[in-house]
Amino acid sequence: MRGQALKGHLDLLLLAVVSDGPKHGYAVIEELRLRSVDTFDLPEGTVYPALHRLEKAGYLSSDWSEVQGRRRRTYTLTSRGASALGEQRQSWADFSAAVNHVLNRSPWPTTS
Amino acid sequence: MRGQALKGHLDLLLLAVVSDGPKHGYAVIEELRLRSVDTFDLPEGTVYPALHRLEKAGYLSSDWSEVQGRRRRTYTLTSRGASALGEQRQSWADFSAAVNHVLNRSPWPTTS
DNA sequence: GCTTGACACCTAGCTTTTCTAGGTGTAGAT
DNA sequence: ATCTACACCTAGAAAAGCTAGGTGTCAAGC
Repeated sequence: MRGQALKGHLDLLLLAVVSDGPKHGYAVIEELRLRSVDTFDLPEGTVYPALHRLEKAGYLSSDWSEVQGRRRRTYTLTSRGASALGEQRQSWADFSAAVNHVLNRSPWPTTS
Repeated sequence: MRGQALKGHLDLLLLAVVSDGPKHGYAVIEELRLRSVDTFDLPEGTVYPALHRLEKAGYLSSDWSEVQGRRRRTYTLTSRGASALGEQRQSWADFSAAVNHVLNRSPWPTTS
């Protein structure tokens, strides 16, 4: 049971999921679990505050609605959020490439 | 530049570098910078405490020596460290695959 | 002689992120 | 009635990494 090492990359994941269409928090958690094949099964206490943080940062906006007696807060990616997502995708690509270089002992860019 | 998102993956990087042969702290920092092509240019305040932590955890052992008037603490991977490295390599593989699945909208393992 | 920069180590405390551990409430099934 | 899934929330703990200092050696340049 392990999945608590997403440190620093949570924002990227959340923005990516919401970028495919507005979603409410609970749905974001489900989608993340589905797409990662259970690797990312995040507690609500992780996701809700993170969504609040992203909204505060201007990357997401939210609207309340009521569906079958349950209130939902649905998040939508803003344009600022879209550009942040682009940057963070690039950061992830750079970061993961660098880790792989370290693990594979090759300090050169993979030209392949 | 920027590359401060190695959160949670620092141990893996340090163990990997030391696994190629005993190294002292300063050399670890240099090696990491070289292999990552400057992506990981870590401050001493990050690396030294992390090495201490890894030694305390039994993953590294250290010996003091003196080279040209300068004292060095040289770290060696222990057998426990070697197995931890193996596990963390696997964790990294799983983690990065999961992130890529989320980013690429495919919840299935990349068979290609 | 003095200063600067690379080498080589260290720690205290700040900040941020993530998780734990609770809480509220609705709807539907047993 | 109770349980599970749905759907939201927050306070506080824990941990990681960074900032910003500190000590000391050696070699080069002024």
